[in-house]
Amino acid sequence: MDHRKLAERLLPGEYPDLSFYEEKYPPRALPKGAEVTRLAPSPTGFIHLGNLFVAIANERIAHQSGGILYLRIEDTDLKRKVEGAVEAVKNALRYFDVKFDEGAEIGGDDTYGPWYQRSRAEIYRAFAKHLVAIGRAYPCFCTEEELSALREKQTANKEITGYYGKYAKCRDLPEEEIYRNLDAGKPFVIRLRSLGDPEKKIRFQDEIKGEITVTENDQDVVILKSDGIPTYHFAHAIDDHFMRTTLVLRGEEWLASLPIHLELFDALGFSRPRYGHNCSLMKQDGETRRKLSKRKDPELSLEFYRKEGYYARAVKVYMLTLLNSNFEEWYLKNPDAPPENFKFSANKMSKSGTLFDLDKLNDISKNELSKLSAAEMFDFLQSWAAEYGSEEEKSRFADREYFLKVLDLCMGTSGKKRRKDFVTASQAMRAIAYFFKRVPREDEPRFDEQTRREVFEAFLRSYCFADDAQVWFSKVKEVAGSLGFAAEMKDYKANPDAYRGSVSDVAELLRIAVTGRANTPDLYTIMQILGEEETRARIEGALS
RNA sequence: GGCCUUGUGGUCAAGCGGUUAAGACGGCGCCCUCUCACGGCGCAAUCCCGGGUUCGAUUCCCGGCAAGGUCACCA
Repeated sequence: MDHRKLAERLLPGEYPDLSFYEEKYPPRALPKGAEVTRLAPSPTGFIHLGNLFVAIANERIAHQSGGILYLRIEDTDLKRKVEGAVEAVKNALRYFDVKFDEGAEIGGDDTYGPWYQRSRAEIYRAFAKHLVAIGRAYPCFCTEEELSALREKQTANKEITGYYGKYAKCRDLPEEEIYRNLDAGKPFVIRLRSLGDPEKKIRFQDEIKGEITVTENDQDVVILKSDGIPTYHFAHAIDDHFMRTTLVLRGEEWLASLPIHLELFDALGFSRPRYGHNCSLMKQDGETRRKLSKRKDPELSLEFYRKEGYYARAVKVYMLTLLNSNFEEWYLKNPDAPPENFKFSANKMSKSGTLFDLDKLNDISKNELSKLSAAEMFDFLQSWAAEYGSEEEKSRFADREYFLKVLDLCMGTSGKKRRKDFVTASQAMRAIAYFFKRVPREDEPRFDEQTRREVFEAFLRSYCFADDAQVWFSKVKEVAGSLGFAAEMKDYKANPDAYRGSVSDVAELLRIAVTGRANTPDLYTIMQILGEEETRARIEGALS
């Protein structure tokens, strides 16, 4: 069999000598230890938390080592292509602080491009041709029907499915038959001629999982599809070699095809990159858990977090705590340090699937937001509202001074103790709504109409806007005392039956009248912010 | 089913031959307190199972079991 002749027939035309590519994409001039990592999504435009999870790990490893993170688009399957997807992915990741140095639509150094696999057809074909020419690849004329029939037969016989060994029908087709098929214009794919033995185990050092055992590949996998476009596996080997990736950090779902990739790198004569396979983010699904999926979990799309108004840094911090087991402890000790200062390491990444925990994210969000100044919070809320807020919410930002007073109170920015009332932008906007409009009562008063009337009238009689907090509160106590409520909590606790209630009950009635809720920050300050007129109006309104 | 990976409280997890088995989230209780939030204190709750090895196994070995991943001209 003349392999060179076959190669020429299969992939006719002049292709550059292979050394041309080695020179065109030389090893990167980077300091020792610098890692080149990448993100290689297919352009569906849909990106969820699981993608962000790996993205952050890749970003940290590249940038903390003084290396490069690039974005490659795996658009070899046109069925998956969605318009505007690359922009969407880029924007979503940028919001969460994942910045690329090079890649599709990034505008960095283009030496190692093009970044869309469809634009790299020539390179793949040159190497496919080479593999055919050296006898490591061959054309396969099997139809989809034949292949699925084969699969069914194998399944029925409880054999391993696939195109391998004795089942690789086209592997050793007589030369005349190959050319007869070609002459007849039969469509074909190009398959790798695997030399692997599935009985042989390979020990492999995974950057995350440590030492793992894999079986040699013996599948004659398709490397070039009938339309001349490479499969993922083939494109991966060529791209990660020529883009000079040092560490392929990807989801665990790729572990099963690692043997294929290993054989491909070897067949092509490329040195292998290091690999790290990280566990996927799981979701509780009834009794069991499963990895996050695009189809089933739209609520875990990144868009969901932006809509809710999660603070980007909080999401990042949460991802980091899941990603590196010692991050949380470090962050607890260095609460004010930028998370980027943490020394991230691949081997500290979790080996088992992690359940996503919204409670934990919410807790981190509270803490992160409580670190902001009132002005920073204002900016954050405003930019969120601009995109996702209602008209009424957007209008609240007109009076900046007023808004800042509200935030100052609700965040405790001028007090000794910080409050942690805010979790997300949308929740914060709801929580402060009563400062901007009269809201429907959320909590029901626990005393009857008559009692409330007495309390409100007594309060209104003595209320004076100019009072300071202490005087204000002593007046509330007086109101309480005069109506049979205990003015001092201690008295009430000592003898609850002697009173109708306590000052706290009186305060609660006033609080509900003014804000619609039983729980708010300091009532005195709320009244000061609302102003005398509005305060009186609300209490009077509660009487009718 | 084959192959691979992983099994420490409800969740994320530290520990990897001898520990009262850290810590965080959540839950519960108490304190602080005009309510809430903050803060402080405390409680409940964990080493998948069975065999070895060992004076001693959560930790090492073997075997189960369970969960997850994967078996395409998708990535």
